[in-house]
Amino acid sequence: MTMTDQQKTMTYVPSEVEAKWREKWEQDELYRSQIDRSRPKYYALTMLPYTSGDLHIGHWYPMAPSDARARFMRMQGYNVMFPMGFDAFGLPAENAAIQRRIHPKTWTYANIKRMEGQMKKMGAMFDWSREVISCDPEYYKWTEWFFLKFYENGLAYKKMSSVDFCPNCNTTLAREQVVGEDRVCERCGTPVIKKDLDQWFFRITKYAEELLDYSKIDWPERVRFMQENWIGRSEGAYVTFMTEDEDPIEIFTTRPDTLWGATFMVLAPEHPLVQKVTTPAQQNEVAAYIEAAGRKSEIDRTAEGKEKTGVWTGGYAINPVNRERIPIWIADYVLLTYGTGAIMAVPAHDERDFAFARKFNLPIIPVIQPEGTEPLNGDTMVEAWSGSGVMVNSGPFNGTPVNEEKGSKNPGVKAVTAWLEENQIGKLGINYRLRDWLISRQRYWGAPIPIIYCDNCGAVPVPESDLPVLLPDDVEFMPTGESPLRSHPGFLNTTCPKCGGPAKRETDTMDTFMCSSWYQYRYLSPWDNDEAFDPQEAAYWLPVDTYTGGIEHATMHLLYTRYFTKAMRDCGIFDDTIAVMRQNGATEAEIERIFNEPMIVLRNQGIILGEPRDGHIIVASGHYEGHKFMANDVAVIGSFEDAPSASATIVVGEVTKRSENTLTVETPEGRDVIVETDPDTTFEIAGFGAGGGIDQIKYRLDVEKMSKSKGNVVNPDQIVEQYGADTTRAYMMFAFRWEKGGPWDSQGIKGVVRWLEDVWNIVHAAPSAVAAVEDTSKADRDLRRKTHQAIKRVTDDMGAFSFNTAVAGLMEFKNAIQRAGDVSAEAWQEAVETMLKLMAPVTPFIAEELWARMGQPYSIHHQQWPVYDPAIAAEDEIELVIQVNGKVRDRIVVPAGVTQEEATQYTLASPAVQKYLEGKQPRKVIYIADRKMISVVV
RNA sequence: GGGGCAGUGGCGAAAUGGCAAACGCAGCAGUCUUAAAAACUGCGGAGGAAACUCUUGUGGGUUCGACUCCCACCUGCCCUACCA
Repeated sequence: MTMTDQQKTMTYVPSEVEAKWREKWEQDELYRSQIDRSRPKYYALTMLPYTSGDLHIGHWYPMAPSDARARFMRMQGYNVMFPMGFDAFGLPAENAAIQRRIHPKTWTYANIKRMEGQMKKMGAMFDWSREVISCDPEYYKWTEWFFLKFYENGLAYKKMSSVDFCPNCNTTLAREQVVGEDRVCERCGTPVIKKDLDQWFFRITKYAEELLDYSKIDWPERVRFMQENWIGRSEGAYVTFMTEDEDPIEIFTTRPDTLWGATFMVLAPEHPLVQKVTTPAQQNEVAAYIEAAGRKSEIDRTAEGKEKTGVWTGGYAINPVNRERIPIWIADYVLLTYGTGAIMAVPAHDERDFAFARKFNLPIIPVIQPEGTEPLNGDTMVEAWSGSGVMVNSGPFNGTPVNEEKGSKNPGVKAVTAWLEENQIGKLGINYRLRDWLISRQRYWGAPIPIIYCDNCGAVPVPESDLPVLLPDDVEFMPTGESPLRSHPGFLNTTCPKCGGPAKRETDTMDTFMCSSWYQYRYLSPWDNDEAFDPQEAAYWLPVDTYTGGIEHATMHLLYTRYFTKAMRDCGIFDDTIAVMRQNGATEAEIERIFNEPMIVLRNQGIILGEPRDGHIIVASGHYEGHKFMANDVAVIGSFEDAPSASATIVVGEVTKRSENTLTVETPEGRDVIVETDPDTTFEIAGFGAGGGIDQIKYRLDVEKMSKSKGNVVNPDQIVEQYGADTTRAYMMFAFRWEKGGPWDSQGIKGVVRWLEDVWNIVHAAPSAVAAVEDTSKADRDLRRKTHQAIKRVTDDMGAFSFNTAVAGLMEFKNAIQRAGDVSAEAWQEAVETMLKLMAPVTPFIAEELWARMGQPYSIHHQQWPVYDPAIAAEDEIELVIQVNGKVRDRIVVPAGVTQEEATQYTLASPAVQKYLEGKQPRKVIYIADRKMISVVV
């Protein structure tokens, strides 16, 4: 071996180490996960990515730490399954097809290939034999099959309704895919419009109550709150009012205790009874209002600032509790989609009704009297009273107290509801804000809805044996954005499975959230063409033990997948799995765990934001043409101190934006100037000489989400090339609180680089570092103590998803080994071996390499996780912190395990304590052994 | 309007009611070098010559002791919103 070769092996070259082990692990199928009933299983899952093309560092952020934790569980003795796949249907593929004339399939599979390559570099223990791709016919066959099962069980239905439509994506959207105050499309940001369309829905509302039960899962409170908020349960009563023509109008109210104060009713303009109650005299006005309301977009409505509008129908209803005759109005503040689309209006106790009543001069009758104030007066009130009090003007209920609680916890609500039921006027009722899940999409690139329309038989499901309904490849993408399925005769025309007559296929495809609602089950047996998943695999692996991913899907994917699992249960889809579990002797509790909730533990990571930086400060000379400045010369300077003063021919400022030939410059006074350059403009940029151009000018970056258009995307390929995958993984875990995320810092990664270099050097330096002195027992004990303290710390932190402190613990342990002094070979060996094992989940490549270099048997990833021994970790002397009146006044070193009496003696002997005692006797001494702390109270 | 989360050095952060700032980044000083980078060593919240004092968004409270628990407020972020 030449000197240079030897030097080379002594230097840490991540790319060499990583390529070598990546290949070997793949060859040895190190990460194949197979059923092994002798070991406890662990199903770790992280959200599958959409096939957007390039992985950015944001994809690594959930995956790499999740992988480290999966590896950690594996070393702890679990049989771990950690699969990966692709959410491959969706609009961007179709848009690419339209814009670039590439088939969505070509685009998608090319992206998958690139992303697989990137993911393999990460060193994750993904079991690629279980990979799923949702646009594979082998996959979407089963997506279609689930639709059929749900249809058979009454969980899928078609309904004409007013739905949200994105004019840019050319498709309908589920309600949760419409976001923000201005109601824009979740994907593209275009304001949605309303369309009346015949669409397919999944009956998620059937599960509203069950979805509110989180008792069997350990999910972040934040997700729970968001879902609860979204489901929007409210308890109250349904009450039936009669029109003068004896037509019932059912209303929902959370305040039945205010029924006696109902002075009018309001129907949504689209309410079916509006025509009937409208009198001929009011006909024109009502028709005009309905027409105007229908024309108004959601944005217009909000833009009007909640100013109440409405018209009287001319009709009356009878208040069932007091036989009062009250007018019926229509107004768009009552929504057809919530409750029953009709309300009783109690202006005295509801803000909205109050505003409406004042505007249209309707009577206001108080029926709740707040305690300790003047009696409310409907004519002089300035706002509705929604607080507590005592019922008045309420017939038999006068004097009943009303508090601020909701539903049956409120004595007034409870009493009136019971009375309504007794008298058959109304009934206890629960209303949800949750709507059924709209799954129809007017797009090509999605799983077809397996329904055939026949003139004789109506909507007929495609027989299971005919699945999958395949997407035709030979399609033409219109620039209009209309789905090509509508004009594809081969796809469209078919025969009715029932009567054999000519029939047409459904051309809508399914929401891609449908594909991702059940992918965790397909991972169980993606090779299985006879069933959605293999019951043998399911019986062993289910449920998902930990799920990691972003919180942005709280009310979408994470709600849908919970619904899906419950619906699957009720369709009997887990029956075979349950039978297998029974055969294998599973307990009923274990069996129940698999089908009520898909994922037991959920943890969300934060978002990695772009790295901020200042823009170049430049001096441009030239001349103004209008508001633009035409530059002859642009010079980058160090700071404003070196700048000449601005004039008609000179602009000074920081560059905030850059385009092909213009710079936006912010002057020290905060004014923006557009500086235009041309090919003759000269640039003076330090380090670029005469070759500099506008591309070398740096513009300011604020802390923002990474996006291509902002130019602040961190490419993991570059980071890996520069530092290696291990360093990148460790940095992702170390730099932020995982659940919080934060702006990328390209400097900070150096700390991880130094750490791994130190580790590398420790292993290679081992022989010479060992004992030159006779007695190493003290140093040995110290090092062994540190070793076991590190085991505890890293184990606890990895278990708790506290990745940053786990890595900090590893770094601290490395520092301890470096400072260990003269120790025995045994103690050194134990420390270094332990360190590598503890590092293996975080930095799998370097750990494997150094493990091999230490002469240990392949593979470190098959090793048992080190076991913590509290006896070895215990200190033998401690530094006792002494407080006097809660302030630290002294620290003394005492033997570990001193009694309170001894500690008190040492403490009172301390000169510092003497000083603060001022000769007085302590009133009280508190000794906390665990905390190495003693507190003297004077 | 309703609900939730967060606020700690220049920066990322750490701290079962018990030594605030572990572990890092940046910085400063030194060693090495012709020099720089790298590496190594040391310093490292603020004030003060020092003893010491002050410091976890602000103000109160509970406690021997509060970043941590309770109340009010300020700021930022997220969800939701004529939801009856």
